[in-house]
Order: sequence, then structure tokens, then C-alpha cells
Amino acid sequence: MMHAPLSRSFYKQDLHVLATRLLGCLIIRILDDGRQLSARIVEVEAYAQKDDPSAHSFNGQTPRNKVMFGAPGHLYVYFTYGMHFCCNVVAGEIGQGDAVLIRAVEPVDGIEDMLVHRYGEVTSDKKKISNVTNGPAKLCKALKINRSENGIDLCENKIWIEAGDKLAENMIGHSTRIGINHGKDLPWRYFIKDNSWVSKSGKGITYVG
DNA sequence: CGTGAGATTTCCT
DNA sequence: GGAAATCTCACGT
Repeated sequence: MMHAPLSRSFYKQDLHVLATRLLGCLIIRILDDGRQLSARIVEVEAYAQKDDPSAHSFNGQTPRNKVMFGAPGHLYVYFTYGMHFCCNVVAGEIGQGDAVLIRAVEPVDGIEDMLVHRYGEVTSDKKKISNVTNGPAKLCKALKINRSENGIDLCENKIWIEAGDKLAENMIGHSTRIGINHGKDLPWRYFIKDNSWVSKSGKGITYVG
């Protein structure tokens, strides 16, 4: 089985450089039974410890956000709204507290498993298929990422990220972030333009460029 | 298609 | 005690 994870140094890059370079990359997930799922990252958001009041790390380290302050290249999974998990890639240096939220992915391999995780069964319903991974909590459910995946090292072999096709600069869109109440003006959401798996739930977001 | 409410638990003030 | 980096369903146009 292929295992070509991006290295630790990739994750040490500047938050925003890392966020845009994650677009187009493949996230690979090995399930407990050994089956492999893969999906292309099409939408992300950057969260910075410094000057970003919407980042979980903004007010300093707590038990919940401690993974954000650890080594880069680890997965920070948080639980929210009483029922959802979302996952982030820890960026920068140890102690920096920056992370990239993965907001949407495009299924590549194992879409039937993803459908089962999301809906309890394989379906041919077009609407359900198009909604299987186009949101941060949706993709976590599809890839079976939850509390026990918090803190996983992406440089090991349970969940990792591989380089994808290189994207031209003009294929990347920018906007303000979705679903936050502070830092609304920061254009820190990045996505692949014209990709149908990008989430469309954003209200009141502002596009740049 | 757009808007709005409810779900349901964890974390931090 | 209140807010939360969300999702789904119901209802109105």
C-alpha cells in the first residue's frame, strides 16, 4: 500500500502558505479494518493564535486546544455544537498555536464507505452523494474522524496527507471565513475555484479578487 | 431556492 | 450559564 506522507517540514511553513498548499493534496485515512479512504482537499480556513479572536487558541492553551500548541503536522480534532467533529492541521512551530481547518474534500477512493459512515448505507441519491464531504463536520463523519483521532501524527500511517496535482495560482479563491462571530473581516478561507465539492453554506461571506 | 429553528454536549468565564 | 470554526429538516416563495 502506498504511503508517501508529506514531511514534518511541510507543516512548519507559514500558516497561509500551508493553507494554500494543502489545496489539491490528498488526505488518506486507514480504517481500523485496514481499508483505505482518500479524498482531495478543496477548501480550508486558516486560524492564527495571534490577532485572530476566532481561533480556539486565541486565549491561550487549554485542555481542549492543547494539540494546536504542539508539534506541526498533527491533527487537531474538536467537538462542537453538541454533535459535530471538525479537523485541523497544526501549522508552524511548536507552541505557535496556528492551524488549518479542513472544510471540504472531494472523494477519490472509498466513497461507498464514506456514504455508509454518513448515511448508514450506500445510496445513489445524487443530493446525498454531493453532500457527503462538502463541509467540515461532514467530511469528519465520512472519514470516521472523531475524538480518538485528536492528536494523530500526520507523518505516521493512520491518517496522512500526500502531495496532489500542483494548482495554478489563479485556481485558488479567497474569501472571509464561515460560521464565526469574530475576525469576520479576515479573508482567510481558501478554496479551489469551480470545484463542486466546495461548501456553499456561507452566508454573508465576502470574496476577494 | 432561501430562511429559520432545533439538536445536544463540551468547554471556559 | 452561555456560546460554539455545523448540519438537517421544515416551511414559504
